Amino acid sequence: MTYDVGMATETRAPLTRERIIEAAVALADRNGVAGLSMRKLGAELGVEAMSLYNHITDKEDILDGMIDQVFQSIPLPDLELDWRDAIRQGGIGAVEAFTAHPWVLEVLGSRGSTRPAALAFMERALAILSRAGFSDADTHHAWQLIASLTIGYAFQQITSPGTANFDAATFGAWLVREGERHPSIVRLAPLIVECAFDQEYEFGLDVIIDGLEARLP
Amino acid sequence: MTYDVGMATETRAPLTRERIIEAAVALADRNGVAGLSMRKLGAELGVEAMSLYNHITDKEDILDGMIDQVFQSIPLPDLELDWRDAIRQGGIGAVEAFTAHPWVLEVLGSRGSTRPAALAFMERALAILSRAGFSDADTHHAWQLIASLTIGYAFQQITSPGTANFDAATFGAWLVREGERHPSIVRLAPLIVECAFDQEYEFGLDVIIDGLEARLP
DNA sequence: ACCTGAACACCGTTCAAGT
DNA sequence: ACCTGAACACCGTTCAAGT
Repeated sequence: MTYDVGMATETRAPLTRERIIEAAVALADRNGVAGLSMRKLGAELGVEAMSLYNHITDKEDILDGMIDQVFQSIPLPDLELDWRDAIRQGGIGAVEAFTAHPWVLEVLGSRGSTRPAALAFMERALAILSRAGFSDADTHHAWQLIASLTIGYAFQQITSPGTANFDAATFGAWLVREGERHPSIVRLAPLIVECAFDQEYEFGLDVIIDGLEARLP
Repeated sequence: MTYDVGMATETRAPLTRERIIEAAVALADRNGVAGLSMRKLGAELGVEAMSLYNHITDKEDILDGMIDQVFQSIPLPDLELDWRDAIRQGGIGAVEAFTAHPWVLEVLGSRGSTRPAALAFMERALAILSRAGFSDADTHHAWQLIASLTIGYAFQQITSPGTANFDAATFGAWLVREGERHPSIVRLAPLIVECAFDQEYEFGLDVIIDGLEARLP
């Protein structure tokens, strides 16, 4: 949709809402949302912070756009697929998007999203469940359950050992001081540290899918 | 643990780490974490912002303390209970704490917690599952599953319609514009808006507990 | 030992002024 | 129409100075 004359576009492409949001996502991926400021974002785009306000209304507007872009990046599962496969595909795509952009749940937690991409994703999930034969009430239960599981696993993953959000020093000190009184954590520590979240998610999703299937008429 | 002479303690009790964190929780409950600043927190305690640094090291230190206080407020389920009841009790307590302090997941999402109360809660959950007869590997799977579900439901609840995080105006405008193309959302809207999250959580938890039980030796 | 005022390097945002 | 510099009201944090 953008014209590209094929030269020198990297030095000064025209500023647009889209370019601003793309740059904001890239900056947040690198530095976290806490490191995303209007001034830094401007610098990233070769412009003063104040110029951004010609294309967006607010920093909040940027955050909403960033969330929407992440949801847009999740492939919508095919309606023709078996519902179990479709749900698995959608869920795995969502977890991938949420963990690829570890700031997104943090931002979502303080704003939610009523933007088009998030709602389109929800629409697809509800449609898949309805077509599978669930009643409206059960479709709603199933959506809440699957969405919660998906958000929860992604949340666990972005704060797990090995990520920037995990404070290994504090945990190590605690382990030395309190290990004796917390034998289960000590015993399971290797499993916790080497947790393969993708497999955990699929394990959990299968438990849920089996449980839901039993409710189909 | 604190002496109380029974008079005038409300005007100028001695500043302590504990009092600072309590005031910070109260302030965040009222205004969200975004509205929690060192200057406002000082004012709340009748003191300049800089005085706080005599008792805490950082704003981050305060945030860690706040998270820990929320986890401390969750009753640890009794080890002697049937494991299903114990898990239900712990999970429901966690959801209550996370929704009573809607900022806590937001903060947790950017920091995790390796503090005593969160770890003590995890220890109890692992111990309950181990005593129920799960192998170490299954105890770990079950923990990840239950913790994810719990965090996810609380997350959904704090961003649901009717909360401060839900942008009803944007949603309404979208509905008018896009409703036609999103029939499932339109049809299920009443269920979504009037969602009873407590019941949803217990529904989901039961699906999971049943699924896990089938794996017991 | 604890509190404070002034200061520093940052924020988001407005607005008049430039082109 | 878009960009900018200066300014405003905020941030977290440091540090020398007070008691």
